[in-house]
Amino acid sequence: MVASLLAEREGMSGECTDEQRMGVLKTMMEDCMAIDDPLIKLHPWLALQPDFYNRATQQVARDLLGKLMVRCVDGVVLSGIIVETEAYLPEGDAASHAYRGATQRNAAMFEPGGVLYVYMIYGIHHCLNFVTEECGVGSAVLIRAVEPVHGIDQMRMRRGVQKAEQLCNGPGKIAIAFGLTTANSFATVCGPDMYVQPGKDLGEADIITTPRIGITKAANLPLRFYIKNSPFVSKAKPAGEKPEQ
DNA sequence: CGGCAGATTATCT
DNA sequence: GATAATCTGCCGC
Repeated sequence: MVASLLAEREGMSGECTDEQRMGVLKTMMEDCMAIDDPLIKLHPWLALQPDFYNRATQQVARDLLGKLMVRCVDGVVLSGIIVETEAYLPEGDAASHAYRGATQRNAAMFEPGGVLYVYMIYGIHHCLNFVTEECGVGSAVLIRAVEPVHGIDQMRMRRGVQKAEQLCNGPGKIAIAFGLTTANSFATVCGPDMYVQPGKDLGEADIITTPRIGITKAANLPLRFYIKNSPFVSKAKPAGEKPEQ
């Protein structure tokens, strides 16, 4: 029984050690417990609507923390609590793709709030953004890290790593785990197949603000937000910054 | 654990 | 031709 269950898990067919079996059983139990958590039941009728995204980008980035991001694809539900975001502002933000106006690449950023903007970076990775503010403005929130909740096994297969903390702790990893590419740009985040719903309630004390990561222009603006003490945030941090206290 | 090289392509100079 | 909102593996301590 256990052996056949294990055989269905990737990389666990054939002979494996008792320690490996216990590890897989442990992650399966953790998955079941996570889905039973009343805080993270699926409530698609509570999906955040465009008016949530049609606000100041920093505020949207901050308010997205603790929310549950849900994607339904190929009959599978993938979801996770958003634990780290970055704001890319419409004005005076040289790091934003929209800084020099609309191009073919960044066109989705000028859509109304509540639309997806997915772009390719370094030729190999994709990054997921939610467009913010009014149509034509050109701003978005980058989703940098997620705490996996539903479809964790599916994410393990897509990512090729086992530890839950490493499935979605970075923008490129999220795109792989959730199966998102540039083909998903212009889609809505307010529909049944892709939406964000209420999750954990957070206070100001739960949120850390720092400069953004991986950029060279406007690198000092405090526009990165993450949940304090979350083991699921991307490990990278701006040069010279200490971990949160 | 920290640092660094390499992968690989759309976009703009 | 240079650059980029990144990830992984390999190296040395």
